[in-house]
Amino acid sequence: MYRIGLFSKINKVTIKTLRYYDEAGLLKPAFVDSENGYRYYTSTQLPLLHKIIALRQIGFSIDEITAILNGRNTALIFIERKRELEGAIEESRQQLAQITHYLEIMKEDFNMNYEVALKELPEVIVYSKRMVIPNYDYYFEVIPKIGQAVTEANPGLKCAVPEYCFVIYHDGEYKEKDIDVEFCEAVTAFGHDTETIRFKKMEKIPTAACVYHKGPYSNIGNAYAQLFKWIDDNGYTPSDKPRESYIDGIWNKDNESDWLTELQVPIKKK
Amino acid sequence: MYRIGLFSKINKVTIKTLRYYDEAGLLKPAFVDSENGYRYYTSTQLPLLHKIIALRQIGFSIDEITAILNGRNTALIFIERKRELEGAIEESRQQLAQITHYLEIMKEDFNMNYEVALKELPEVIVYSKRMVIPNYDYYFEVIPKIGQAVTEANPGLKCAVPEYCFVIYHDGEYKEKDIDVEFCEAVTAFGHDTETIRFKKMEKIPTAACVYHKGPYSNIGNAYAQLFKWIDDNGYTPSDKPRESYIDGIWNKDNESDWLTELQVPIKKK
DNA sequence: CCTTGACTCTCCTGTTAGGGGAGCATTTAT
DNA sequence: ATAAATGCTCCCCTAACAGGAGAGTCAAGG
Repeated sequence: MYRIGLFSKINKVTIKTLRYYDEAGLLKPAFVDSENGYRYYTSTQLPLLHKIIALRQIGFSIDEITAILNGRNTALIFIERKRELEGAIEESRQQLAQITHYLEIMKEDFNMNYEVALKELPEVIVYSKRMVIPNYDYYFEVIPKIGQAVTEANPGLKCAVPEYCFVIYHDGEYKEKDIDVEFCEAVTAFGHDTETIRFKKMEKIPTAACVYHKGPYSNIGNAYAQLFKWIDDNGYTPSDKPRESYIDGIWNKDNESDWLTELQVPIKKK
Repeated sequence: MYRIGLFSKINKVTIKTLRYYDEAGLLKPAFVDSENGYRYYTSTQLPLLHKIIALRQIGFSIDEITAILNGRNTALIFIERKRELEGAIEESRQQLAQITHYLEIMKEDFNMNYEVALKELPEVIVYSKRMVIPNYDYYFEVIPKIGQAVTEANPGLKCAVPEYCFVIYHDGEYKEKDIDVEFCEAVTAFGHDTETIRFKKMEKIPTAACVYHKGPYSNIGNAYAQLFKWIDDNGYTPSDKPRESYIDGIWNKDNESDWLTELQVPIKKK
């Protein structure tokens, strides 16, 4: 019969842990003195404690260990823990890739301008107009007209909340003129198509790498560059055309430096 | 100005999280209505929230993110997180190796008899006697005599608490007769050597793979076999002679099946 | 026999990053 | 005007213990 302090020393477990295991019903003392409440353990409990420690080292939870000790679906629990571990390793590896990426970036440029976050882009109904525009400036002249035309053809049409207004670049490469873009605005329901404006459903995109770009559009290329570098550094590859979502711009902010745009690139693992 | 619900939808964060970040001082709303307590956020806070999300995806804690956002030793935090991740991956990999090992064992023999736990064996003072014995039975005849001899030469000598009494097998291989063993008993302080019994300090062993063996010594070979298989399966290799620590035996338990022995094999990574 | 120090007990609080829900106030839509 | 949606604060919950307070218990020394 060992008292708790000695028993804890034998297997290098803290007294707190033993009391916790008692309370959790995982390892009850062989005998408890009803006078003073002292816990007494026997040497025959050493292998049991040892087994618990071994299972804890593999990362099982107390509940799982309880089940295993009772011999209930041990194999299942092991297999699930295996999957869990494989997932955890994968996640850690991805985080490691990101850290490495940022450390590399920080070497050149100490302030980190662009932080990439992964998001899911939900399925959404949009009206869209695809066109080839001569240059970027032309772009914001034409957008209000689209909105006007579509509300004329569909009185009572409502934009989605939160607002989601974006363009898709259909050119595979960067161009400065004659750009093939598709303007999209998310709405709550289908409406009537016009000659050039079409309603359609955009499929959900499971994973997109996103950054925010603050300021005028002139140096948005840098944001794209960093985003694509991130995608490559982290073992992904673009799976669809990038989207550029407009949050703040000339329509609501006078100061160019307040403009806000989100770049969204659908990705999949390489 | 977005209210909390809308702001939460834009970046796929829960309202609870936003309120928590407010309380934690990580992301205070741009404006709080003092009448009703409503939180209002602006679009200029979107990049900040985005940044927080990105950092959370890398696994930083709230405190770390606060420090990073304030620009305090960002690089250090990143480097530390990197080390942390490398450690976590290593740990997961070891756990995975153990799981795989046990799943393999379980295929053959459903009940897992031996669970291996890693322990540190602390530095300890022992008196020891090395000898070649003809067979195992002889062994427990000779041990009491050793104890007798040493207490005669050292009255007042105290055994360590918890008791630690073990033998070291000096033969590199398994033998049934003429075994070269060293008997050791941990004590609290150095004493006087006798002709055949010597006091010495055993160095600390950083990592030992340990199993408990319950029952008579006749089938202890199986425990050794499984232990050495575990060591190999998990990418370790023995770094010193194995120890066999006696907890319960003929001296205190009549029933052979109550005997308890711990096998300790010092190991290092392969 | 008394004291002292080592042990042990229970009970409470704290840890992370929020989740769940109650009860109430406010805003928005019909 | 009323109902639904949204917002607020406050409280309790998580896993596996750690730390500490305050009180009782035990063995050894004087």
